[in-house]
Amino acid sequence: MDIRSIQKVPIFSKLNERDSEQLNGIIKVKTFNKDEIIFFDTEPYRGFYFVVTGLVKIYKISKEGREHILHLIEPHNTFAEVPLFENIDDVFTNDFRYPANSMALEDHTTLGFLPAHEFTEMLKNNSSISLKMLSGFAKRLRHLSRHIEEISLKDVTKRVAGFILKEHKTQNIGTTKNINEIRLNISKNDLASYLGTIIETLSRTLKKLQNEQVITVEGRTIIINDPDRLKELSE
Amino acid sequence: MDIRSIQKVPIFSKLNERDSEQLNGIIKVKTFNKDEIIFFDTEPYRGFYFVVTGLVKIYKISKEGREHILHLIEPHNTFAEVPLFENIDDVFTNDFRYPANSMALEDHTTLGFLPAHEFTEMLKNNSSISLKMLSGFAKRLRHLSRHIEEISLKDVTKRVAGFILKEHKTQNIGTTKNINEIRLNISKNDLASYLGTIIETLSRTLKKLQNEQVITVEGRTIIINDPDRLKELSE
DNA sequence: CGTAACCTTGATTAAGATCAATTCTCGTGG
DNA sequence: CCACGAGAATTGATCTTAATCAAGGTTACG
Repeated sequence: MDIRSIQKVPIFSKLNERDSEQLNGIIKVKTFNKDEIIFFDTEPYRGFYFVVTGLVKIYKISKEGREHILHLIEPHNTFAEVPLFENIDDVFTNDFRYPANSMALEDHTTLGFLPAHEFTEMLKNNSSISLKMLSGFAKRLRHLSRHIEEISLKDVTKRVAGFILKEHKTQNIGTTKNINEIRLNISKNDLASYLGTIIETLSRTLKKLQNEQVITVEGRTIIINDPDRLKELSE
Repeated sequence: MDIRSIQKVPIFSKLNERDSEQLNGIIKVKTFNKDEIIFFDTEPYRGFYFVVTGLVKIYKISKEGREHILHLIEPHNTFAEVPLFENIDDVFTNDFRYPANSMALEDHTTLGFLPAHEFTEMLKNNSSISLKMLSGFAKRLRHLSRHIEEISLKDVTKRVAGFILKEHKTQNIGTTKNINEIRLNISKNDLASYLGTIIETLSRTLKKLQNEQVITVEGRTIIINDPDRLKELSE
């Protein structure tokens, strides 16, 4: 794997030449097409991943078959590292499983895979990695707390409005001119699942916002007509 | 503070004499009565806490005033450490806030408080602490994922059944004989808020389970009459 | 024994899920 | 270039769950 792809992963940034090379020796590259499963939550834990290109969803499924997306993982981010640390002594003795299911959402999704035991060995000599992982975990904890707040305290309209605003913010990072539109990189179905609802309800909610002239929906593009009102609606 | 209270906190266990003493010098003891606020989510971040005795809730409140409890923190556990690591370089420059609200649920709730900057200094010379914190964060991430799964994919009956079973399991750790009852250490109101519902709905749900002879509710004691059925109901 | 906090119960409402039927969109092959 | 078909999205009608509103009952504790 190109060493620059590794260095773009926050927890591996600023590693010295030697460590980067060692890491590169551990990493296995895996490629998935759209809708291919990366792991199930029933599988024994083998190691964690980072996204090089493409998009990955982490999700749970209820007995009745309803899906809820916990995370969408974009390039340079890791996933499934949590079990590594849950009970650091017996990851290997106990039959640890993956905490959720994982699926590629785009064709040619390329991942780096780090086997648990090799990586754990490397950690021992690299306390800088664990500090960066702490930072990564902290961000994720914050994200999950917000997520709970959203789905437990806000109705679907607020969640949709909030999502559009958040997405607008992140998509405009680095750009100077403020384009008032966002582009969804996931299907409406996946978006609904991420927002803790179903596609019909999402569709109706977008329609309602459109009727109120707050946004305009054109396929996977959403134009924000009235940012202030959208902010009000998201609370 | 009694040094043994410190050593019972997982992230501080197995520290040597010198480090424990140093830590003890940093810790400020604070005591709260029932319903007293420990911090609001609007407050600038100053540091984190651990519970010595008592009980603490971490919660969010919606604009409409509805509350949702994210965590209940029991003795020996830490809370509000997350912001320490979110952006490790600028905890102090940026105006970081506490991630949620926090309130004592019992009289004489005693907490240890660790100011952010003193603790961060100490971390630099103690990589063993950061590994233990990683483990603590991992557990909490797992907990929050489950929580999301619960409230987004399960109805109230399943959540209540699941809660009773989980509580029964944890309350029976260490005991040999298997007592078929649990004792709530929080009000029904708080339990409802923790389960993502309201007290009326919780009351009805417990009544329903009682009518079906699955449990018997006597104030804050719940007797499990039919564990198998309860498990079925929780899925 | 009085009162406040806590809890239960009932009636009603509202949000969103479910079920069902179209319609739209876009890639593929003729 | 068009027609077809499959998957994605929309729309409508109905149903279910749980929230809300309101009133009354229980418990604990000074």
